[in-house]
Amino acid sequence: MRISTLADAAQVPAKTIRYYEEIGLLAPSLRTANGYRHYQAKDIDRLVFIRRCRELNISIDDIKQLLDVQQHPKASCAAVDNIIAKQLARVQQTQRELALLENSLHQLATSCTHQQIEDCTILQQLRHTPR
Amino acid sequence: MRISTLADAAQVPAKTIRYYEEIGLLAPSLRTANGYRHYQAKDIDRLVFIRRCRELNISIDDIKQLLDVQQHPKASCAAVDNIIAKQLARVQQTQRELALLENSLHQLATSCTHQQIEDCTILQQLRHTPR
DNA sequence: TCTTGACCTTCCAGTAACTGTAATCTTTAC
DNA sequence: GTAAAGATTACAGTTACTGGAAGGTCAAGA
Repeated sequence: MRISTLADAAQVPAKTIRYYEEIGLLAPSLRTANGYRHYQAKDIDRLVFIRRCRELNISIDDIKQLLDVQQHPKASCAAVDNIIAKQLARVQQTQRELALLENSLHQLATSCTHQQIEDCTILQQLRHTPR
Repeated sequence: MRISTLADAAQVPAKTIRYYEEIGLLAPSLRTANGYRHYQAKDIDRLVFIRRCRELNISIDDIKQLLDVQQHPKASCAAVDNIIAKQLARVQQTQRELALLENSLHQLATSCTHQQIEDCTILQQLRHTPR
């Protein structure tokens, strides 16, 4: 199949597929005589795997590792566990930070009594709130 | 004062100060005869304001607006309210997305029974979980 | 046969907000 | 005198793409 067919099948833009090839996340594809990329069914699987990982915000580098370890079926899956655990920890850390952010923003937003700029409590707090 | 003094006072790296000047968030500073940047006390205030905004994840473009509107003390502060409200909405949206992410990752993480790669339930789910 | 349109190709640039590094001055302290 | 600290600019790198330009290929229709 050609790149647009793969793109539809895996739900990944053709542009992104070329990019994945360029950075080595996908092996260089076969080419037909005219230079067009040519793919097989298994390429869909690999790309769907990648898309699912990206939907979980897993970095390209970590995805490379997840793909690599699958070359060794008898190895321990500790590396996989680690990557997922690391990702989960990152997400949770971000959640904590966002909760603090939300608090601050909410406080700012509700402080406003809709005056003119010189009386704006939002701006005052942005200027003077201690760290 | 020189750039490193300003950097210490405002708690913003000197490198970042130069960057802010380059992108027009800060006006080009005065220069002494040797070409060194030269700052005054009010530059600290402005930079602290910027830092506080960045700590709230407010974009550079929005910060530019927040600085601009302060040139018109008698104007309505609706624009300020809007920027903060928009930012709050963004943070809340991200929080919702992260909550979904966390769910999925947690499910993956706890599914793992620490087998070898070929039996790894994490990899299986990444391959076969429906959208 | 010609052309039109849909694909495909590569390459370069842009996104957000910095940060790192190199090469080169100036100033300051000993 | 010299060495360290601190300043300057310019360019590259970060993350994961995305947009766009210039041009080649191919099948269908007039």
